[in-house]
Amino acid sequence: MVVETRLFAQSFFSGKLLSNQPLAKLVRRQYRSVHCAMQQKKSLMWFRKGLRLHDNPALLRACQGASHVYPVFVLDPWFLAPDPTAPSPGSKVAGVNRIRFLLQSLENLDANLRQHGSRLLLLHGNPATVIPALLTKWQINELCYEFDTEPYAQSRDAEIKKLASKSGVEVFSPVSHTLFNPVDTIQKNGGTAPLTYQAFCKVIGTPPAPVAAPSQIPSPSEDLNNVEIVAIPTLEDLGYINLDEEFSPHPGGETEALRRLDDSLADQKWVCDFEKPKGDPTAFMKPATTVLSPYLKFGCLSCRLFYQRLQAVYSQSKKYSKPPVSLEGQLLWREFFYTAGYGTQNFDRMQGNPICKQIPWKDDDGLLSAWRDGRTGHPWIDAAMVQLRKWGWMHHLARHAVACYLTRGDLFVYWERGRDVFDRLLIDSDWAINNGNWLWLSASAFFHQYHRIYSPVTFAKKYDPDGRYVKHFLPVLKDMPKQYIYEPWTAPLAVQKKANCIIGVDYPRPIVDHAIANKECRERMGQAYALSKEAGGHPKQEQVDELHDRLEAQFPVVRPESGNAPAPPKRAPRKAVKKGASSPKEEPSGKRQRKLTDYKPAQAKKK
DNA sequence: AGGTCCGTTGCCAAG
DNA sequence: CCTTGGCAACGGACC
Repeated sequence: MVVETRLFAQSFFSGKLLSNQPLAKLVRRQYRSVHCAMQQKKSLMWFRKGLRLHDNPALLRACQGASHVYPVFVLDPWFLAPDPTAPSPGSKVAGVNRIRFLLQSLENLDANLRQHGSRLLLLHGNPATVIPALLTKWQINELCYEFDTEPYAQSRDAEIKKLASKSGVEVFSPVSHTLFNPVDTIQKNGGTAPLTYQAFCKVIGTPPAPVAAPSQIPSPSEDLNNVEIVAIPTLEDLGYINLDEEFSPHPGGETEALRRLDDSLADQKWVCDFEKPKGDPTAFMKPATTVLSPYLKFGCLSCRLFYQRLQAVYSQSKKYSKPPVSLEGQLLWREFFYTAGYGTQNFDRMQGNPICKQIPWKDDDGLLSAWRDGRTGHPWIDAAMVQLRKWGWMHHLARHAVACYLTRGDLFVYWERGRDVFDRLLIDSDWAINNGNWLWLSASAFFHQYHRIYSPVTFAKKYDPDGRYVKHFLPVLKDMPKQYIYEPWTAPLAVQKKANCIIGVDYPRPIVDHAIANKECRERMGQAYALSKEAGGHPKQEQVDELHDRLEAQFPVVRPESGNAPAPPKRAPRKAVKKGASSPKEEPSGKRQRKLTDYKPAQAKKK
């Protein structure tokens, strides 16, 4: 009784609650929560990310004082259903590797729950309708789930929270996917997300320690009130058949995550010497990084545990690398992008994004699909894209190289198109980090030195002069002599014949001449930046469109008539709104310039 | 205001 | 093999 009065008094004097809610409702809610605490609550632990038992504050809370805990995951067909029109196996939004990673993670979560006498309850459907229905069916008192900052999750969770609260269900959604709460960081920084890493590091402080795993997990009731629970499907169950491609060598799950963490941290010298930019992007049998990113993305591994274990290793050593290049620095980059993503309007778009440079990119499906499908004719770029499709993973610097190539380096295609490809195919694709890095690489935000362009020829050669990486992922080039491996179009025809790889037949000619293309890209970037400056940082859409037309006239694109050239481009949608001010068919006045895409490289380079 | 320094990961030639 | 400096030259932070 004393407790009840105190709770009531608290609510009574916190004016905000009282002003919006009828008194009777308030009393009822307070009564119910006290009543339940005495009777032992029933909690629903809703898993989305955070697919783990360790350092899971939502799960811990769900177990505290509960008679029954219902661990639920909702399988959404939107994520899982095969899309036959997609360019590679998978659903509309996720490649088959990421789907597999999720299924493996769920299997492992179920197994780990079973070790505690519980189990994972799997349901089909849209969480927005499934979860509220379960609250009623199972007479749930408390709904627990991990806080998620993505816009899609934010709106979904807000809706469900509203429904839950309306029916008197307590909602507990702690921050445990990130080291820091982006809300706090933004507040500490004066209301906006820090735009430089240094500024970010100045405000964050020290992250909280992980919480303990629950000592016991009360099992769900035997009687599920006719709710249909489904078994964890296999890929075949979902309709993915005849998958004969090379698979991701990185299996999902908390157990594998913790094993990998132990593995990575066991080599103390490696951990203390780690400097991200020095890694070898062509190392694929033994990657140059931890490959813990997919486990962090799905929450099979807690970033707070990773951070704590990392500090333990550092404390054993007199000297160790520091952010931004160290392993700790990598965890902080993750936080940096989560904060920027949470604090920036339209973070995943160019238009309406206040931190994004407005650049007249091309909306060219031909160039995009050549890049996506690994037929640009630049073996390093194509091999990396094949690794992405087959494994769902590539080294950070390989991502840089292909992202630079698609956008400001060579093809000048919209970064959002490349972002979509990564988002679908990477097993670690993460909304904030993926968008943040595409903004970075396209020199749209955070990074602006657009003259620094990765060479599709020399960059990988530094690490892998023999072209082992290229030959593995592009077997068509496996017999190409190494001196031509990054530029096979320069091999004499006799050499091509001997290698069973005729350029233009068995493997494409390059779709652009890098030397010409990157010069043109820099010119385009320069004009876009100049326009931005002129317009006080925020040029109008019409001005950007106008610049687009001007640049298209300055650098007309003429397609080769035959060969492996990509399909002709579709007009950019935004051009449709424009009334025909300039015709794309018109040849520009003056002398005909050498074109970006009608490049015919020399057949032989004598050595 | 304007100058200076710096920024996770460029390229190339020279030493 | 490695490192170093020239190249060309951006925005943002800070004084």
